[in-house]
Amino acid sequence: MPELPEVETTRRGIEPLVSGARVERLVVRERRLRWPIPKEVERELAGARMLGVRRRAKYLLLESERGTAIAHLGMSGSFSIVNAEAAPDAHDHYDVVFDTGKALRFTDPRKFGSLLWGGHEPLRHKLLAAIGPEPLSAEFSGAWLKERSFGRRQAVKPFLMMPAVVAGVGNIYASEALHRAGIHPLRAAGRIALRRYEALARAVRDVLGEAIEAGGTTLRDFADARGRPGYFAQRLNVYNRAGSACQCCGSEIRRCMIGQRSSYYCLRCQT
DNA sequence: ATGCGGACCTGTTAGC
DNA sequence: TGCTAACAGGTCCGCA
Repeated sequence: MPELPEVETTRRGIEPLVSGARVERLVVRERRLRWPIPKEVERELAGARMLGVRRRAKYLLLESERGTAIAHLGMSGSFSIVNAEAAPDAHDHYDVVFDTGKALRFTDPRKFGSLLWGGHEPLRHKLLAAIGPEPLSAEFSGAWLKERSFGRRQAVKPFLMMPAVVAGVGNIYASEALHRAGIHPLRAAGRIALRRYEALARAVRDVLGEAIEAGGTTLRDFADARGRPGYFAQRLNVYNRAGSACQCCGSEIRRCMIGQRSSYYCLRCQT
């Protein structure tokens, strides 16, 4: 479900609730997410004051005075703000209950999400340590992509979706950025000129920035912390649009599978 | 080192 | 209408 813009939208939604609140307790109903939720998270968060919510790649960092909990939404996860006493549904796996009477509730039918303890240096956590630059930071550039792609035969689309290459680019925005940059998703990553990578870096930054402004993309069920959908779906140029006409040239948008992921592109615009 | 497929899990939809 | 298969926004891990 969520890529970087959806995670950022979630972060912005939950930050006002979380920031400055004191945790009463963490209620875990289903410990077995992608990894079992460590007992440490309950122990450390209970009674702690929350400092804020940050984001790194698609991870949400729930910072408390005692350390940071690292949350990931997986494919189908979402956070919502509820009254602490509201009855949970089948897939509501944990609540962070605050002394304000509100709770941060995590819902995730597929259980690919996770909640881990990152201590006082969460960015050193194994899952975060090797992640590449944030796409909206100055560190991320065409030169960086060119450097990382040297000698690679892998198709550029899965290359662009590797966390070590750039943080937070998932299946939707990889297709969208490649279309904007005019690059065919199957082109070998190591055979793309610097100029074209510069266009791609710009496209990634632009499309993610615009999607954040629109509150993310809701294809079926993404909702922010208040239950509102994102409005970027209507501005997607290729994703989920196989068979329709390309907005740029009018030719038919194609779909193919690359590494078991649906990929969308325009034969005419992307080479 | 690179790159691929499998794994995790449930829900929805397309097709017969 | 009902069953089945395919597919879904992620990404880590093990293996070749």
